Amino acid sequence: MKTSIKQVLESTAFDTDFTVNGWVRNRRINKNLAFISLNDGSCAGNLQIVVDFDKIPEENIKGIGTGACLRIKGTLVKSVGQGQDRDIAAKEVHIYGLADGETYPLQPRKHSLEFIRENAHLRSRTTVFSSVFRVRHALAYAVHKYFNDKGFYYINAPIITASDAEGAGEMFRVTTLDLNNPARNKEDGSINFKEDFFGKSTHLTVSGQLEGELMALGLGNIYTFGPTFRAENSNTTRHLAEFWMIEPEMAFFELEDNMALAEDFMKYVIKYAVDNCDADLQILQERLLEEEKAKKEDERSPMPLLEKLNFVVNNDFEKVTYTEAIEILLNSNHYKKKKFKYDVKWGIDLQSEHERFLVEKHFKKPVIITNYPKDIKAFYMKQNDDNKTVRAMDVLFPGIGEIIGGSQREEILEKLETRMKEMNIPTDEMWWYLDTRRFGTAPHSGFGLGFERLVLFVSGMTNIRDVIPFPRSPKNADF
RNA sequence: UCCUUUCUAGCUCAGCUGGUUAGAGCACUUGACUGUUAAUCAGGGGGUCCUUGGUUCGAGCCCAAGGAAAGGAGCCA
Repeated sequence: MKTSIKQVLESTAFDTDFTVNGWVRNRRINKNLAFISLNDGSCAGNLQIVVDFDKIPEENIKGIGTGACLRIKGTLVKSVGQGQDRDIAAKEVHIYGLADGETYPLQPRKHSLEFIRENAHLRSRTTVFSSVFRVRHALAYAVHKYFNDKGFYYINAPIITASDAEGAGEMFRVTTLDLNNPARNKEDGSINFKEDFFGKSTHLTVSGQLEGELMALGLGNIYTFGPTFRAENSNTTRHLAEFWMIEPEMAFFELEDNMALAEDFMKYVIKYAVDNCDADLQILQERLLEEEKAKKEDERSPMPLLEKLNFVVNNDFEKVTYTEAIEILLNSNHYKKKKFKYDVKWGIDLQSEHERFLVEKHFKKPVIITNYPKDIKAFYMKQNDDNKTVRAMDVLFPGIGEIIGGSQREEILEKLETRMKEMNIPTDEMWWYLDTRRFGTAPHSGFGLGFERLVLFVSGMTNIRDVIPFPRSPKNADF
């Protein structure tokens, strides 16, 4: 087994020999000595290798620059220099591969995020992105651990679906038909999907929720954690065409239980990252501070990254109904001074500026808004007795906006069917979904969390394309 | 998709009112240097000025169309 640089940096076994592998982050060559900062991705820190030319000829490290991959055998010693407590005094340097400095894009200096994004295949070699991806891993692990420990079952919803009735957004078509010469219906010349692979029109999933409901109404508590796809032409720092969504679904859960779970869950996974990714979060906190220096003072975050994360973990989320939220907006000085671009009145869908005001200016903490007007929400949400609102909840986070959307589901067959007809959703195609209400229906609730938005919040990154290894967005499917 | 801004060396950027051979720092390369920390110092190589078309004696700079990127908005997770 190899020894990781993380193990060497944590070891107390001085004067013993180690063999480490890694990529050169930087190197400084003097007449008699060379210093190599080596990183293998096991942790944020670099290990300094000291090459003494009395012991290893200078020719042996010829051509080693940023990006080269090495295997080093050497002795762990206390560092004589200032910047670190330990070095490896090299006994043997093996070069796996050089990286030609004329053409290797990365340098031992600060690169713009934009530049690194355009070289996404090399992002894992950089300080900031390797930290982001270690944090991403920790969060994914925490998600599974949380649900497992609570007795939830992990369910894989299908990625290819025939259901196009969910209405969650534009979809990517899946087909094996020849695009240049597709099978057509004789009558009207339209595409004949009976000839397609599945014998019907299919798409990539936009949500695993409906399948999750089927599973929950039998298994009790389940969650999905998988890729979802939206063919929306969204060019923002918060949207991806391919993203990972976590969707728990619980039988015998009312909206209040759903809210409590969402809050507890968010606090748990954020705390897990804080407890397990300190070095990486320190790096990301520094990065964010650096980025915010360029901003105007009133646009900067009120607290540093780690303080913000601890604040979320240690404070209760604010809970208001949609109706109360509208009142708060209407009574705000911001509204009276006509600073909102979009008008506020009961019935509107809250705009980003409204959500930001509530979260960042008014409450200054995460907010859960409930009981939205039924006309701006999906067909499956449970209708309240007032006949105007549904048992929906959105969790809003500072800097991110909506991070979770969820609801109690309508479990009464007649009410659900009526609502589907009102919203032009074909009830016959959705017979399998309606069967859950037809046979042994039960109250149930669930929510969806965009995993990248969670990583965005915890890492303090500002563009969602920087928290997924290989981002898919309009005009971009490289790498 | 809409609005605003941007596109010059591998990277970050400068480039005057349209005028000779387009510059700097870093990176790379050669050399110097007794432990460096984005090492330092000295020399050298490196350009499809996003693309296409136009105006002009002359375009990196002006005009038009297109492309891409960033930020904001919409849609949402």
